[in-house]
Amino acid sequence: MGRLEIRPEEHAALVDGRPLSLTVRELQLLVSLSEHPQRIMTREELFAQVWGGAPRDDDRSVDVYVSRLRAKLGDALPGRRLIHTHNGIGYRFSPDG
Amino acid sequence: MGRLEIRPEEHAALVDGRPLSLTVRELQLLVSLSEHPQRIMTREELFAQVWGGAPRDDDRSVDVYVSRLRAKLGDALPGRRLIHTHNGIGYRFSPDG
DNA sequence: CTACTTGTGAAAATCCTGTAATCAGCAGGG
DNA sequence: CCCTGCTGATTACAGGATTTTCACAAGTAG
Repeated sequence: MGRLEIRPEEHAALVDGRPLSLTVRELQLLVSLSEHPQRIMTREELFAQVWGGAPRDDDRSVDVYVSRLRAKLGDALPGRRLIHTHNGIGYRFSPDG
Repeated sequence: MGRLEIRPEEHAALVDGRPLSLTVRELQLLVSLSEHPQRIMTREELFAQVWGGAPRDDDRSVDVYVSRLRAKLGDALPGRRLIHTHNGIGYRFSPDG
């Protein structure tokens, strides 16, 4: 998967062998996204997998953690956009930019 | 259906496995068209399926979204014309150019 | 106490939508 | 030919909706 490795069992995500310092939630979200590459996942799906249950109507947790994840991934892999927004639906993980 | 796959349940349209970034309306329109391949669909039919109800007399929403859809499909599949105009009637979706 | 994480609220930025306006092509009449 | 009227194609735009980002309070652990 290029320069990014995700090892859920080891609670780690590596870029060029160097571990990213992700929080538990951030890692859970990254794992959930990366388990379904190129597939558009709704907020509801992501919330269910990371937080469990259904989000409140106005819950923005997924968005906030996507933003935090992007910031850290962006630092480690400048110029690559791995998480794409699909307006009105959710997010999609794409291993190749 | 060649290189184009449409998966309404997943909110996605794929070209060679890569999702197009369509808006909700654009995807709805593409789904409506592709559900009746080779059949000429009137503006009224398309409007009813995508927007619901009947269009105003001078409504051009369908035309505008067909144009936007063509632009994005044209980027992803250069040289192919999937949506054909039938003057005075409506539009027709043809999976093979 | 300090450092860090988490979820929430809200402002800022961005994108989508529908309408109107403009542009282009074509056929018919003069 | 040239004009005119008709149809569709494309662009522009304003309002609204959605997403992104920041700040903060509360919680946890060392």
